Amino acid sequence: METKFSSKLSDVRLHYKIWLSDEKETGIMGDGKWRMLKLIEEKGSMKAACDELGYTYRRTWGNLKKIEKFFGFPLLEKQRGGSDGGHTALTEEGKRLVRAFDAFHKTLDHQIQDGFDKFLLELKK
Amino acid sequence: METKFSSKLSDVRLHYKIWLSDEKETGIMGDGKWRMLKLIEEKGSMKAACDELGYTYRRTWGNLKKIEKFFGFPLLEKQRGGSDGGHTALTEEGKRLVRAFDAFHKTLDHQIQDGFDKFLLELKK
DNA sequence: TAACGATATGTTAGGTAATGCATATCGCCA
DNA sequence: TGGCGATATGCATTACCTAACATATCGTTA
Repeated sequence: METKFSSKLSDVRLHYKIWLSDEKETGIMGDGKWRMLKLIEEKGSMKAACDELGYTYRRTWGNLKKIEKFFGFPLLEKQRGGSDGGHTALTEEGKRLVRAFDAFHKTLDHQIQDGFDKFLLELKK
Repeated sequence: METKFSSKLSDVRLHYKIWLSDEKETGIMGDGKWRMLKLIEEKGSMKAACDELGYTYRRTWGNLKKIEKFFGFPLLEKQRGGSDGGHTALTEEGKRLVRAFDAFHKTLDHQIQDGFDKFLLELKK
């Protein structure tokens, strides 16, 4: 059936974000840092990852420091100097965190898409 | 099993947000406006709803105007003057939108909680 | 018709976050 | 041993979002 919503909903998009906080509601890690960690793992370089995501190095550096401060142990193994100037890799814990977030997102992506489809259908009927 | 994460995760909380945008990624409506519309429906007053949620009237007024601008038809029926100073109700479309969001959230709340539980388990094992 | 309370809307100040700039350090390699 | 490229970090500036302030308008009721 046609409703007033019908014509408007064709290019409406859904977005979502999940993030972890501590008990004081201070953000620890969300989608942005998750993507950043993933890309650092892939590229082996913080700078390369920043360039690709369009974040400034300065900002990213501060953000990642916050996560490590919360957890109290390093998620990154950073190396300065060398022929390539330096590189950054994930520690075992860093990789574990990224993988857990990956799995979470993978499931959620489907569920949210389903929910969104139903939402649109509901408005159109 | 114990991992480095175990002790840190006891008071980690998960938050999430969903929102709609147009094709230019301009936000249309998210959880904040959804809650506001719900409360306006319940209270019959924009001011009362703002007071309860702790938002300023000014901000809310601007936000709701944006949604209506996008959809191109009113979600609110506003009345100025009268013994009570005025009141605000939802149109049929407003109610429909709120109900669809309600249903979406209800399903999602459970799914996200499930996903989060698995996420924590994954980090601890 | 004066008062009241809610809606309507412009304007401005203030606080937080992102950006940009600057500089220091590090360790391989030519 | 000097240069290069990436990590490390302080600091000033900007940009944006929100709060706060200030009125104006409206229609019923006393």
